[in-house]
Amino acid sequence: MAVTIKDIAEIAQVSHTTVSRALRNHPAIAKETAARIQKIADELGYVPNTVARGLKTRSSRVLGVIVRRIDDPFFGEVVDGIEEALQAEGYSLFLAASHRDPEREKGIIRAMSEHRVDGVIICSTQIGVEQVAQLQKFGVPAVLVNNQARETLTSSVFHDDEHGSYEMTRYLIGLGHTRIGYLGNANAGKTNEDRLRGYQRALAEAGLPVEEAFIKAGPNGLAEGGALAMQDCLQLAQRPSALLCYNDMMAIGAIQTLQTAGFRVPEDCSIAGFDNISLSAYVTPPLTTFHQPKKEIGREAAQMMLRRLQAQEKNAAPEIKLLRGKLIARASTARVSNSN
Amino acid sequence: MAVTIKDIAEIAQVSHTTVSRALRNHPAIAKETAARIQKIADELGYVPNTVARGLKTRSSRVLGVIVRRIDDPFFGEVVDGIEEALQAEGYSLFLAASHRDPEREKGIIRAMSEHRVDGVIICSTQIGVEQVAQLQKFGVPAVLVNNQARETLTSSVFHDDEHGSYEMTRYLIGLGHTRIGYLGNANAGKTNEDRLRGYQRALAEAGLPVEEAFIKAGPNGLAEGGALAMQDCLQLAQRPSALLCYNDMMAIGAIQTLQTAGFRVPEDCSIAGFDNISLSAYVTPPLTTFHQPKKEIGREAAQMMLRRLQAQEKNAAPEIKLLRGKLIARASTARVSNSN
DNA sequence: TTGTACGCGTTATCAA
DNA sequence: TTGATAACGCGTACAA
Repeated sequence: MAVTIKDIAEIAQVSHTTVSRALRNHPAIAKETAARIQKIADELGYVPNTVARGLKTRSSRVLGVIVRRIDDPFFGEVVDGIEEALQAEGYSLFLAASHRDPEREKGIIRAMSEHRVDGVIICSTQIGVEQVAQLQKFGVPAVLVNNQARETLTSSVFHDDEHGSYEMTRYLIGLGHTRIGYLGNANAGKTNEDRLRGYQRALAEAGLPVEEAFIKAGPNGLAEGGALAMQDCLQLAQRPSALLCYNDMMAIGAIQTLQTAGFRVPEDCSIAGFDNISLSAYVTPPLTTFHQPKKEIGREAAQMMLRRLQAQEKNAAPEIKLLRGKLIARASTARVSNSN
Repeated sequence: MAVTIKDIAEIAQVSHTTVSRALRNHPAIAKETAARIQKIADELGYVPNTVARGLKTRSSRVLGVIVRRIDDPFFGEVVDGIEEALQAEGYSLFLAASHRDPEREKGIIRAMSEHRVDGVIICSTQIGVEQVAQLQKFGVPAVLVNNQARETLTSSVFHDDEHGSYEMTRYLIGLGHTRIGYLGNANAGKTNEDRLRGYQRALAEAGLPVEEAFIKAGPNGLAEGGALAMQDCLQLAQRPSALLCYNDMMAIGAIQTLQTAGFRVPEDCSIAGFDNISLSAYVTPPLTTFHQPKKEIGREAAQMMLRRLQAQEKNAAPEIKLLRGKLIARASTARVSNSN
């Protein structure tokens, strides 16, 4: 049976109230009393019961984090950043995977509410809106990361996707490409739109036409989705000489499809990814991509949540933070060749 | 303020005891009373407080999971399996990353003890032994996954690494290779030893000599470690025609080094990885590797823990489970060629 | 079938 | 500077 402050109180011949105070450095406790109690606590191997404390203080010092999958190459790093920031502040982390299943999401929100988490960080869900409402009804603050919904009614952290694809498109233009395509993800919402917009803006600014035929979309953001979109692309009579992909996995799928069809990357077609997942440096050819500062995004989300918890005013205006990444040039893109 | 069973009791004109029972389908409650109370609870949006419940029942229905890094390609999948099994049983999951820092590990163990988790699953640490002792002192059961320590004093789940590398080596022998090397990881303990042993056993059984010169080791299990070990290998006058690597990341590093040095994989040298991390299918050439059933390992660890929690006898003998994976043949290995 | 009274381990209020 | 007492929300032995 675990040691409690009452056990310590008995040995120290004081009240358990005094023990409670001594262990938390309450100012109104004599130094020597505190030291004596502290010593006894150490000897007994006392470990405070945060469950009981939470019941009284109405704060658990636990934050919930919801992701789609735990082994997601993107959000894995984000969660790493979250965890780092929370651990530094003495918070613990409940992690749960929704697997894009609304029922499961509900169950998770429910479980987290029952455990009285102090807040929830939701990483990229479509249906975040509804869940956030559920949480708000219960007074649990939420912070969203790269949320797909169009409206933004809660504190959120986003990567500046439009800026990213704008920069990437300019880079490809700088390499002499004029026929540049975009391989999107039909299953993503806001993110895909933002990336498409940045691409279009860069083309327009450079005086290049936005060819509708060069804008394709795969059914998902996996290698498979990239492969399908690429197959679509190969049907074109006049093909683009460079392609900007929704993300790295799609770029990898696109490259495989190209190579299988007998094309060389980047000689016959330049391919650019997005996100800079760690895998992207190890494929052949290594992927040119746009680095999202994933750990930083996670840290920022965690800190935003902690700030919210500090602020007493419950209904502060939602805070929105936009972070920018940087372009990483590798070998999957090259200057346009004559044959192109 | 959250709704409590007392609020419900007042409205339903019963005692909070009755509410408590009604909400948990206690047999000794009249059906209609239960239904009435349930309805009120729903209308009020009652969410039980598991913190208070845990204080009374001395069980939190929360399990702790410790990994080195959250975005680890291997343990990410293991945790996915753990989470799936726990979610199904209504358990929640505390996740923390140790980053191989003993101080941090201590802090994590401490935090988990304070939160009164029902058990802890530790994924691959060197110093697990000490932490397990700390937990046991506190009566918190632990389950280890692919633990690196040699002694096994707690319930553990392992992948049968010796079997894996034995199978892989036999596969290479079957392709006609006779000069087969092993690129190990000097930083791993038991796992590296087991894989080395399987390799040696397969060679011995086939009547092939175990050349000490063909056994190299990198300083870590990353691409960098594989690259360094490979550089070492390239110095040899007589080189192996096939290499078994400690894991996939080292194999990738080895391949890059070979390719940079002007060798072709698999024509000039076959390379085999281990683990089958998702990345391994996307590199060029796609990696022949040994698949560890990562999700299954996670599920098994979770279920083992749940069984332990069910069993009332605290000091049951530690349970040990060995899971086997399967060989995945891809394009990084080939039949030995004449020039070799 | 339902209710009373108490305890889980901690913090907070008030009084000494 | 310290202590007695109540409270947090829930579960349960015992009584009715």
